[in-house]
Amino acid sequence: MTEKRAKKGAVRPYHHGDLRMAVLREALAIVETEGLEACTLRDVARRIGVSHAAPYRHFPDKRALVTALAIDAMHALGAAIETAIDAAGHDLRKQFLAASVAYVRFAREHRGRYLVLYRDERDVIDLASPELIAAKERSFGTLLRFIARAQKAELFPEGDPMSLATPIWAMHHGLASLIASRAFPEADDTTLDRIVEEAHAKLLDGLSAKRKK
Amino acid sequence: MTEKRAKKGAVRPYHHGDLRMAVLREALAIVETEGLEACTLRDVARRIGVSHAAPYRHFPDKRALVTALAIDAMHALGAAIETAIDAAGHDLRKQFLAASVAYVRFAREHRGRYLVLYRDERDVIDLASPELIAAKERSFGTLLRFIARAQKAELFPEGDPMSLATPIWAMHHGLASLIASRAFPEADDTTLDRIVEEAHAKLLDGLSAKRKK
DNA sequence: CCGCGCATGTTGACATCGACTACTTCATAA
DNA sequence: TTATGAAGTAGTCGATGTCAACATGCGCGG
Repeated sequence: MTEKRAKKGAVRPYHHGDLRMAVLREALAIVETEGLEACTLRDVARRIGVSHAAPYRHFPDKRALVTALAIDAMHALGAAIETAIDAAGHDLRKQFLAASVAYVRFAREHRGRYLVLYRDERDVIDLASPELIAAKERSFGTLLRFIARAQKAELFPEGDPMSLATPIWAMHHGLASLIASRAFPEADDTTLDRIVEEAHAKLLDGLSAKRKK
Repeated sequence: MTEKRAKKGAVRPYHHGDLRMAVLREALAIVETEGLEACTLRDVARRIGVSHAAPYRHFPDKRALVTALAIDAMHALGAAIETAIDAAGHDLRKQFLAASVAYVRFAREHRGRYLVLYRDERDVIDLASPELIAAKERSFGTLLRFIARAQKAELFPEGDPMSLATPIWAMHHGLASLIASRAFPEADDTTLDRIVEEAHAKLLDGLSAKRKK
């Protein structure tokens, strides 16, 4: 009867069973609600109900935990975008817009995780982590594949995909970052979606372009 | 004989003279060389040669110091952009490109300060600081004034300036952020300038546009 | 010219954090 | 059955942000 959690007795067993996952889950919750600064190894351990040193059996140091959070966030962001694209039908323009909205919406709805993604001080996150690099490349691959399709369909011009990927990535990260920075404090979700759509149109057609439609 | 620094004796006087400026200067140096995480009140005090509590006479807490750094950084960034515009002659397109390059170059050459600018966790920086808000609005005003001129000259279409300002701001912050994140690790300064110019062209003419020139 | 008030610095303390070490518990495999 | 090592605990260390109590000396009113 050494269950992870005896229903009645609630006697915590000496071993947690899956402390690694518990730490990740709890840390994620803190990051989402109070931000990365408030996410403390000791507090995570406290909330789970283990000793303050227990997490060290699963993460060599705090950077490793933050890195794991970033990897998870990157996967989640990539998945959100792919889901949005898949749900947008066959029209490339609609797919592109859906991806735009999904990207920024992720940053809005998962502010804490998004901010972790772009924390690149070496003291805080292990930028050299192979898993993190792989996660980033995986998401970047989604963008590159879209660009290839758009070039084939003549939505985008031929040429080095990177010279398209860079402004696309920059614009969306910029938008997400501005919104996460509360640069539009008064805006509700609908307004923010409209802002994204406007910016998306400018990106596609250029600042100089006249209104369409 | 209570000079700030007697040349021979080197007996530090009890009062520093301008500790506030010294703290700001030293903190800035640390932020630029080792990043914000490494910037510790105690270390700043140590380097200046005052006690660890002395800075508290000039900054109520660490947030206030970080906020002051952000205000300074915002002014410096705004000044760099205005200087670049002024030096670019009368051609609006050239002015716009010069501002683009100057923005991103600032982020590259003052990585630490730039990252402080966009640190918007409440535990770290006082986003409500009137001076910070004023500094931001001042720089944003530069952008809005440029947009007004560009609209008058029919470089940009008429309409709500914000729907132009948002993508411009987002694109540049995104570019700067990507570069500061070392997303282009191998690139030298010339390459980075070219990346910015390409992205700038895409922003102006649209992703869909064919090559010009 | 003097003395005193108050801004400025100092010392010492406290709570908290990340990290390490030595010890304990217990699941598993020989 | 047992012993081996992974997982968890307790205690400690140095560093940090912050505060309170105390020291210093600049500059102003007399």
